[in-house]
Amino acid sequence: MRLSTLFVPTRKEDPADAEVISHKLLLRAGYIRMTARGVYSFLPLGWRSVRKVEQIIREEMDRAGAQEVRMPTMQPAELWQESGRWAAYGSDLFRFKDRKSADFALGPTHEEVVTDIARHDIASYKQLPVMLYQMQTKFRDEPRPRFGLMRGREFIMKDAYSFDLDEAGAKKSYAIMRAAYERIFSRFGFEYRAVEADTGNIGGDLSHEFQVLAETGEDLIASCPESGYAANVEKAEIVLETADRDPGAELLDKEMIETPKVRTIADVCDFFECSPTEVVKTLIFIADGQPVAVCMRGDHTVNDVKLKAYLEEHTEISCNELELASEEETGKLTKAPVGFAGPVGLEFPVIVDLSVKPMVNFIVGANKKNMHFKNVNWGKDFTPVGFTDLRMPQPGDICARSGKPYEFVRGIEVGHIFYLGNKYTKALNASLQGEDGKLKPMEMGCYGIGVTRIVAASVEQNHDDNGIIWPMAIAPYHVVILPLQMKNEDVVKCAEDLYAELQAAGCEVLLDDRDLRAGNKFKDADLIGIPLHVNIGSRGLKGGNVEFKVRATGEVEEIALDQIKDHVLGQIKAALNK
RNA sequence: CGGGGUGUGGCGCAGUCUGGUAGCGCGCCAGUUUUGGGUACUGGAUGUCGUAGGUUCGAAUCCUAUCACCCCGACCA
Repeated sequence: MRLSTLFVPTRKEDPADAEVISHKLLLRAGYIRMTARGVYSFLPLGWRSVRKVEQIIREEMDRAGAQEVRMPTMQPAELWQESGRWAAYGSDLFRFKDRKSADFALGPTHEEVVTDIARHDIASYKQLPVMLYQMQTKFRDEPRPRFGLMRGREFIMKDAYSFDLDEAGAKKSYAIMRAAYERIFSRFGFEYRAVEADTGNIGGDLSHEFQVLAETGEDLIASCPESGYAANVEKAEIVLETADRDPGAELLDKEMIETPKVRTIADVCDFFECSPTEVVKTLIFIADGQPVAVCMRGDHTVNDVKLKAYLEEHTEISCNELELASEEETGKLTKAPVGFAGPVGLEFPVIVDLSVKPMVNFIVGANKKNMHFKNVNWGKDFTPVGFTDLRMPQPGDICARSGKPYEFVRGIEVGHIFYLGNKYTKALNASLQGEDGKLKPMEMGCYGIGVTRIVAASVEQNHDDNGIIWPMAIAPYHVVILPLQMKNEDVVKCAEDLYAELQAAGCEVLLDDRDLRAGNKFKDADLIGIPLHVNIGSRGLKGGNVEFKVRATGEVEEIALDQIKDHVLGQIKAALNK
């Protein structure tokens, strides 16, 4: 392709409304443009990279025995009502009506549709396992799309679904997919971790996330260098506080103290000249409309995944949706502005984190404006409905497997695999007879990869001050030829010849035939991140040489004109086979 | 949804406080110049100042409403 005709609107300056590096560079380098909030158009280079990503995934899915299909973007409400998710999915689901007022959704995921296909057309266990996948545009009306391609409302996902007769078969399918995922993310050249994860709304009880390590990642991963165990912090198992309250401790009488404008834990610590570990914070949650208070040590954060699990397993409180109470709700429920909530005198259940259990004479909000209590003790001043582990692991926490401290790193979730069990096959009645003649719902797994997110994640992990540095596998073109003096006929001819030769050899090559100064060409070539550059200038040509530059390292080599073609082809081949 | 911020030629911004002829840099067009890390110069085109109301002799500027985008939080296979 000639740069004189390629539509690549590059910009010198960072766009004003982009924050993270991948968003800035993909805009600047002319890969994407925003069409609406969280909705992007892919320009020619961007679309080529997307298709590269799709192709690698496709190859590995096929190799794993999955078969490509294409399910519809628009899905009838009936299927979602059958699975129960029409109500449960909430406002993330884009909904619309057809001309007859029938309800539809733009698919955020395809468990319902694929299960519908499976129940009609998988007739016997002898056909199993069946693994289907697709490349699909997904729609999720995210409350907060951000960071360009990282979290959009419309994005491309590869989603795969496996059907097996029993758990053993499903777990085998899961293992096959997991191995395929490892190959895929290696081929993209990612530094990544497969981590244990919470299964969230999609259900099931076995799940791994594939996290590309990057500081801008939205997820926090706890990993143990000792045991090799790694998990999303929401899921990471830590050594729990087991200490009980010292039976000999003197439980003082609580005392109300006026604490004007003392709202945050930091304020409280300043005011009382104490450490956050001596303060108990009280958070008000709403579980399906019902208030619940949670007491945590001042330096800890609530893990709502754990809270939800506890409520479901150990209380009568139903908890399809769990959210932190709004400022207004908190105000009503505690009869005090936010910042003064405490467990004393609340008329709804109070659940206490295990690490509060050994604490005595601690400080809490008094549920009264500008007031805190000191010397509060559980059992004496309030009665918890239970103690349980509710906290998010944090630096200093110990891995439950090795007894060594966790390391914490940030990650971008680019893939997520789930063993689903029969959640959907049961709801949609996708059952088969086994060898024993008994009818049972099939066992399912689902496996996602964020295709467009991978493009962003790759830029996050591979860039420098001059722009993007694509790994060969994702680069829209492998090599760019830069004739440095367009007025010099020898230079132009040499560039044209090499361009033709490389094209003939099947190479994905760009020729910067624009009548621009060398500096402009260098800047653009660096910005758009083509892995290999061939600079052809009058200077080198006198000695029969051209320059070969590797974008990633910046290394420049003089190569004889008659060897450059083979050199380029060899480098590309080596990079792709890595 | 709560909090904060920003909307001014294609892009990046100043001007708004204190109302009085809409500016700068980049880009674009024409030309000269230069030619291996975003050349220099000359000339030129491009704006209902996000939108709608209001106040005023007069509004980018003040007031009200509304929309869009960005950030933090809530949320999130």
